[in-house]
Amino acid sequence: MTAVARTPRRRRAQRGSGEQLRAEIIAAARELLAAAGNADDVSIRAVADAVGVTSPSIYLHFADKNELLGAVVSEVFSELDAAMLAAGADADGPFERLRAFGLAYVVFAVAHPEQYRIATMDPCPQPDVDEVLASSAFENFNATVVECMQAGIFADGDPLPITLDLWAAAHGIASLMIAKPFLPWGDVKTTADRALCAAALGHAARALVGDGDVTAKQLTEWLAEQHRPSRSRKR
Amino acid sequence: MTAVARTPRRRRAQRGSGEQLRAEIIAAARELLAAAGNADDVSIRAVADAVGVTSPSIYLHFADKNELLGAVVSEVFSELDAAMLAAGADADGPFERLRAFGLAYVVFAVAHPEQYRIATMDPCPQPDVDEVLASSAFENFNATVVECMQAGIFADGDPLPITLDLWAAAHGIASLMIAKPFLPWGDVKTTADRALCAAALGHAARALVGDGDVTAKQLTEWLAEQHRPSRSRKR
DNA sequence: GCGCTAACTTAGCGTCGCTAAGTTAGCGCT
DNA sequence: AGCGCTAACTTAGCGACGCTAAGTTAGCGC
Repeated sequence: MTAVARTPRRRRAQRGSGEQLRAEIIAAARELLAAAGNADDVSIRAVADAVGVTSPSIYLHFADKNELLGAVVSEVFSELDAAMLAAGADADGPFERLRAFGLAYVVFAVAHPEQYRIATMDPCPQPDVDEVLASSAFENFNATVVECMQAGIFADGDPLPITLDLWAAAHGIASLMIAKPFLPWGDVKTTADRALCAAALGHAARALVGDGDVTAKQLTEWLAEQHRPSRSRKR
Repeated sequence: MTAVARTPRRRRAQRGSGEQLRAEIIAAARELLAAAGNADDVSIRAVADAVGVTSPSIYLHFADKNELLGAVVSEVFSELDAAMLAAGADADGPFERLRAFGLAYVVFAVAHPEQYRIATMDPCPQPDVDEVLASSAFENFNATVVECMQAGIFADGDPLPITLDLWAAAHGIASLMIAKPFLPWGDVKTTADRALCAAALGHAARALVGDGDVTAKQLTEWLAEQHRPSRSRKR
């Protein structure tokens, strides 16, 4: 069926350069995964065939299929950091940069749906996938959250909860868009921006409601307060 | 290894009651999935053994493994609606109910991690899973968003984007908590509530910033405005 | 030219999802 | 009473999978 043109049989690598095969395997697996759009449909045998080698040779470089997929996915996601930084480069202030980062994150995820699924939704992803996610998404978000705190946009305190929350907001939108594409999402960027803005604005507004822990009642009362006509709403 | 005590061999069902086996299969699969915590580790053969029947008998009631898993998951998630309604029953107003719904959603998801993974993160879940999600999570959220609009908490308009966003916020937290449990989430309820509040408050605050489409600049300016000391911050 | 070992291959085990082709047993009908 | 019909299964097995043990080949160093 999937009559992938079997590569004619690879020449044995030179004596010192066994690592070369590793790179070829990852490249082939990456292509097959992108084509199949489903990790289960990428078999070790098919990857081996594509490289022009027999399947046990894969195991000279990867402990198991998960490790191979992990390597593929973390290679793909190594580009996420650059994409986020580029998107946030000319942002006007930390709040805007937060939005730009989030937007870039969602756009990247939607552009690599199956890879994103593996990276964030699989039961047993490889540690290096988590590392690459942490060093791109998490660190970029976190640094900017800190800046927002310094700028007084967020209340001072531990940036971690806000960072995790913003990441979760971006992830939630990206993840649902990928898994449930039939829902009426509308334009990806518009929807993502709305959600991310709401999350960020929510944290910012929280700082206005009260210091420290804010109870549910306080939030509701603050909202009611804001809606009294005595207050000037727009400048 | 997984020497599951093979059920001694089920008695053939009575002539008219072939549907009985279907229920037994779902029940067995549900147990095995809960025990394994991983859909791949639940084999059709194991389910058949647990029921006391041979594996082809499964296919008399389910087209394939996906359909069986779909039936299991939608059975589990049929309880989500009740859980959400119960949590929101004695909420003080629509905004509080929104929080209660979201919290119940996240708690339910975290309590059934693998089932939630299948329902929301698998590449090809069954349509009935989506139906049960839509009729519990989506409809409950949406109805309450409409109430919030009527109460003036959210700006009037199409509730759909806000509903989707709140669902995404809840999903993002639940999903990341399940997939990356090693992150410093802290208490599930506290974290979920913070994220959900931020999302809801964000949408509510957006109504304060301006009508209709709000630009990034307006948001930033509004935030700056709010921080001017001339304004009384707390009541 | 010969040993050593890196870089592979051959052969195959056990398991999986799934199917084609049976077999068994109870109800309805004469 | 017995017989056909078909619902409710089973037996046997195909092709593909992940993965492994035990080979084989080829180039570098001496």
